[in-house]
Amino acid sequence: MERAVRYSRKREAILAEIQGTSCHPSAEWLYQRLKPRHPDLSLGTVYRNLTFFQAQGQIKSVGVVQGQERFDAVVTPHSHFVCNCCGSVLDLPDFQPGGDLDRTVSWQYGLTVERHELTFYGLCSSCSKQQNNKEEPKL
Amino acid sequence: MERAVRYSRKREAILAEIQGTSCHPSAEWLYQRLKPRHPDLSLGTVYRNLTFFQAQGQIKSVGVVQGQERFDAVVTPHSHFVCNCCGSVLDLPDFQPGGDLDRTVSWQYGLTVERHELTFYGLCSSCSKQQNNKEEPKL
DNA sequence: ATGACTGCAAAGACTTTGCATCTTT
DNA sequence: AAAGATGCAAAGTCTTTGCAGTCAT
Repeated sequence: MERAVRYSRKREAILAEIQGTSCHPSAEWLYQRLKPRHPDLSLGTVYRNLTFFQAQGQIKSVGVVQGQERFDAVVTPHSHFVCNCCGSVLDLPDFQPGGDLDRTVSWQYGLTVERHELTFYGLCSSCSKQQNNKEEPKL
Repeated sequence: MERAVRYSRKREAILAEIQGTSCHPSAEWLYQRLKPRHPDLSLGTVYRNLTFFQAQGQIKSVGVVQGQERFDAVVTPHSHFVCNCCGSVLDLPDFQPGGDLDRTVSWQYGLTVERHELTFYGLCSSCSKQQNNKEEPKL
């Protein structure tokens, strides 16, 4: 039997928060952001709903940046840029490798390719400017 | 003053182990693999040397797969495939996106791009065959 | 002898989970 | 009332780190 899904005010708020930002938030970021308006929110609930939204295909993971998993409500294919210094994640909508790349790789290597991720790493413009300052970028 | 680097039997063994496998090992994998021949090896030493090798440019991180960071001794640009089921990581030497992609992105977005990663996700051939069995792939 | 490297264990950071309670239907 | 969703806190996993002892130079 299929498990029923019920409405929840917090679930709705969490999803809205992800969809309303372009910062590719982490669980902790969402928790801090929602806490003021949902004082009894728990971090566990954020994690549980992130897992839920992924299973539903409403969000996807962008990967782990500086120890924290980051999420994206834009589920259409696009590339990302990750700043090695401040950890910010940006969308790069124009840099999808062309064509049926997944299919080609599947065929050539005998794999079942479902998707791919193209991610650029470096310094964002803000960190580039301050580069001669204190902080060394994490490798 | 530049910090001196000294020889260490264990460091040598750890690097050799990474270079001698194509499995893109994790710290734990290396530890388990080296333990028999280095019974007093400590996991902390593995982690410290992985950080050291990265700083030296002798290895690079392939990213976090199923909660564990994975490393690669092949530091020339190439793509990877990650199995969502068993977590294995494969090299795909033939699928580097063409040309000066990093430079183009740098220029177009005003970022300092250092490198990029192209990673495919799906099921490896082994897991594809057993797909109708017990285990569901982790999303 | 100096200082780099290590083992060990504790601590840290992030995430998951068990259980009682609250909510939705 | 039934069962999903949550809060809370404990536990789990992976990684980092402090310190005393060891080893390379």
